[in-house]
Amino acid sequence: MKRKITLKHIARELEVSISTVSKALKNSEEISRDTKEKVQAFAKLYNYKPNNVAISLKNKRTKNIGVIIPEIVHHFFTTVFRGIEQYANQKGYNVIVCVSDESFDKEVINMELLANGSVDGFIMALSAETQLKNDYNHLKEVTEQGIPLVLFDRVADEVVCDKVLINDREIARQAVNKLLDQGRKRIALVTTDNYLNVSNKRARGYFDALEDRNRAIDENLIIKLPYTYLGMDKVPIQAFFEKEAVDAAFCVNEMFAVHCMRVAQDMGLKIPEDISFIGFTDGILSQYASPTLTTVAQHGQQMGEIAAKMLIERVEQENDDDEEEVFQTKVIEATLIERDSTING
Amino acid sequence: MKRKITLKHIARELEVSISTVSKALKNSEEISRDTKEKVQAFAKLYNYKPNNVAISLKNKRTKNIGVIIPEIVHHFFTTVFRGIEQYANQKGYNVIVCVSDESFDKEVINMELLANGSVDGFIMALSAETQLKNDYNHLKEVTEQGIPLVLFDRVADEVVCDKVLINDREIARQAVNKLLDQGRKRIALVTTDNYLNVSNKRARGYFDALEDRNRAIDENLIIKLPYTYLGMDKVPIQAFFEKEAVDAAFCVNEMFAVHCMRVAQDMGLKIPEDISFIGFTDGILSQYASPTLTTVAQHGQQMGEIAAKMLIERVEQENDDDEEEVFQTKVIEATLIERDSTING
DNA sequence: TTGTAAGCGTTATCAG
DNA sequence: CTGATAACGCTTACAA
Repeated sequence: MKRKITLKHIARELEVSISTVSKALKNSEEISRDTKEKVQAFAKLYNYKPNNVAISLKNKRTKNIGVIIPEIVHHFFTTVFRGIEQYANQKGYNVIVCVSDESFDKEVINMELLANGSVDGFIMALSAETQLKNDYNHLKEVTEQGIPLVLFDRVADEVVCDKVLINDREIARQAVNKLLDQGRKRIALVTTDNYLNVSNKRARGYFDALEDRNRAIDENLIIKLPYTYLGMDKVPIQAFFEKEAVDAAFCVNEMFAVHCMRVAQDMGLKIPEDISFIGFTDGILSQYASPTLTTVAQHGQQMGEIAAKMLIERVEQENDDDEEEVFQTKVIEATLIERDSTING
Repeated sequence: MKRKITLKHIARELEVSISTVSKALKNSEEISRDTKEKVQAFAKLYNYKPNNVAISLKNKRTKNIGVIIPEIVHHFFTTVFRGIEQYANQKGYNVIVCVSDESFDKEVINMELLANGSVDGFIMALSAETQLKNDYNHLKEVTEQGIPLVLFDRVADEVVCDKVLINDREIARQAVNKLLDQGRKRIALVTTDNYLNVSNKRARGYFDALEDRNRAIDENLIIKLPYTYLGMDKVPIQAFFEKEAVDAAFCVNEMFAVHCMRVAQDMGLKIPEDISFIGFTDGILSQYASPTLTTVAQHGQQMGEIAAKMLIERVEQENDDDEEEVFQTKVIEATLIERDSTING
């Protein structure tokens, strides 16, 4: 087992000083060709690589970025993660991921852990519980320490930092308008139980679209499903569809949409003729569902890239301390992908 | 902006030595009650937290584990990651994730980067390209340096380290046997283009099952699809189903299975009456497909937990250097989850 | 009870 | 051209 070699070992072996070795490896002009060659040869032979931890300590830069997300077995978040990871890697950064599991406490703990020098900055989407509690002190503490933070998707106005979003409300409005254009009269809103920030925005877009046409909002057309999708009971949805004579449904995520499509099919309804569906999150489900689902693509990867770019720029800009910082909020345009669950045109 | 505070600051402020502060914060018996209280109060007030990097350097332990996986937007891998992350977190470790993107080079680069002191050990699944090249020098270098490594799912016999697997071959055999029990005569094997290690094992299980009954293996019943699922052409599959009069299909992943089911349905075949399907990977697709897909659950989360446990135990065991190490391979029993794409019973 | 000093591995400054 | 020294932040013998 050839243990990791350090500058000290090389210096001892070659009978030169540590600083000479350090400089020689950096090809410094100060060092003679002879010594440099000798040192470099030795270093290569023993596969010397500088210790990242020591360098981090010296530079007060870890080249790590911390990503805290509510859930990892989740198409949208992994997609964003992919964007972050790719961009960060290419810039020489590594990514430490923590999963908050939608829990406020875990979010706080993870954040504090990483804030103690392990990362140069954070990219995160707030947990549901955090949004519910409306408590952002852990974020404030971090930013006050001068650690850059970028929030994406699940953000909070109360937190002063860079943000990356999609135009949830506007795209929802467009989606619902599309349904209205096609002559749908009884458009259901299928949303989550306790309003998440994003579901909320999507719901607003739904209202906007109705208002655009001076349509009254019918509370009976709104159904709230538990956020935990699995083993969802079909009965209440079926009852809802029947009672309200629903002819289209706008769903705040793809699970809900696919599940509802199934219910509709079981009822003997034809999609999209009798009832149309639009979902959110362009994941595999949307692509493989039958019929394929018309859905809103959130461009997660792009979102991740932008978040990483914003963060790394912050991290690398010499933080001239008291200079007043200006934070940005970037809005990415979502795209409606039309498939077979709506009438094309 | 209240910058991060260090022992030195506290010491200066309280006019004691750094070591006194250090000890006081650790509640050392050596220090007087008075001093301890004073120091602890001050530390709490200014929210002192020891710098992880400095501690890592001192202890030669980072409390980070490196996870390298081929792909992150992937149900199985995220599931494993979840297990790793949960176990690791609970043991006070953080997880650095790198995505190899199925590329040998990226795998090597990422590994070398992290091996320079950033992590205490690795958990990984080999990239497709690595398995194809059969080049495992990067892994060997790491283990030779005494850095623990645990491989999961996509492993290689050539690498000497701990491993976590599922019984791919055996469960595949069972699955195919199930189809045979139901009287299926023309069972297709739907597999990947260039054999991945795991696809290979699953294919062997398929062969085993046929041999169990002294059935000849019909090469015409094997179809290889490109590993990149999207936009897959339906025509060749349809032609295959027709020409070979397939009455059941064993697919090495859920995408293939769902896609093939769609093709069969478009052909007017009834599932499971006319043709049955079994897939691998129990993801959302399997659950939401219609009909729901009978599939092999790989218990990714459990796999991740076990991998993390094995790794952390290695990391924490005092590595009495030359003591011969014995490596383990844990095999997790996969489970066949019966749904509507096969006949129940 | 408190403080000094060495060390973890590296880099940068300055002296020789 | 080379080397000693200090520093990054912390811990821990060992001295005082």
